[in-house]
Amino acid sequence: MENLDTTFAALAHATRRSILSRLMQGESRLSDLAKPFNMSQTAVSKHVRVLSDAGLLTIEKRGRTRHCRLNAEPMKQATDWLIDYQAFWTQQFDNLAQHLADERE
Amino acid sequence: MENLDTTFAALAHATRRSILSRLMQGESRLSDLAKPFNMSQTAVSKHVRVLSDAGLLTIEKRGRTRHCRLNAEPMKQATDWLIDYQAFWTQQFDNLAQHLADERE
DNA sequence: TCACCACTGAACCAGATGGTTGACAATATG
DNA sequence: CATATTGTCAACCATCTGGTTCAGTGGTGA
Repeated sequence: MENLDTTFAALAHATRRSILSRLMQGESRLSDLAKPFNMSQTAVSKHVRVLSDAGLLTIEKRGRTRHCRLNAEPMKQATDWLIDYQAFWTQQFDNLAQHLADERE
Repeated sequence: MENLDTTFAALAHATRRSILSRLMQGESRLSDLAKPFNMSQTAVSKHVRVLSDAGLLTIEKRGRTRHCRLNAEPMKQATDWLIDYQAFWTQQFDNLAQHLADERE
């Protein structure tokens, strides 16, 4: 789908974020991806499906294995959306700085 | 809560993102927030609750009205997480550039 | 005081989510 | 061929989500 809803929803789960950061180090087979997690491979497969639907990774069928590769592009759109708020999360520091500056006078 | 799960989950809904961008223009009463949306005020109230639980806005009770104020700070953590992938979403352009460079030779 | 306004809470509902198990399909490998 | 590996699919389950309606609470203003 690759809209903001599905991107953010895909990122809203520690297991899936963990899968993505794993894929930063290079592509991985689905079975290898599943190993670190204390859940069935079917469950991991479902998470991978969610990430795939969100366009955050691509799956390549190779023999009997599936190879997953990171596709971070949708994250850019999510980041772009968030960046608009940058002024607001720095604001409180600015306010604090202003407050301290005022106090010194 | 203010962890990444709840932050991303809160952002994974167009109505809630819309509420947040509305609050960029300044604080707003809950009833005013609800007006643009084609749903009951109770529904909007629930969305505001989700945002409040995620720490993305604060609610101040003032007489019989509730006034919502943006608190973008949790977004910073979300952005920080996403920024790590910046190299990967530019990568495809780099690859393309490399491909074009290779072709010219 | 009385009526309205702003909002909350509870109950309900349909559908999504995150997990399980078990059966199956397809691809190696001995 | 026989068997193990890799993964999907279907069914099931509990819980969460996003919406509704209705009743109630408490503040405002005529």
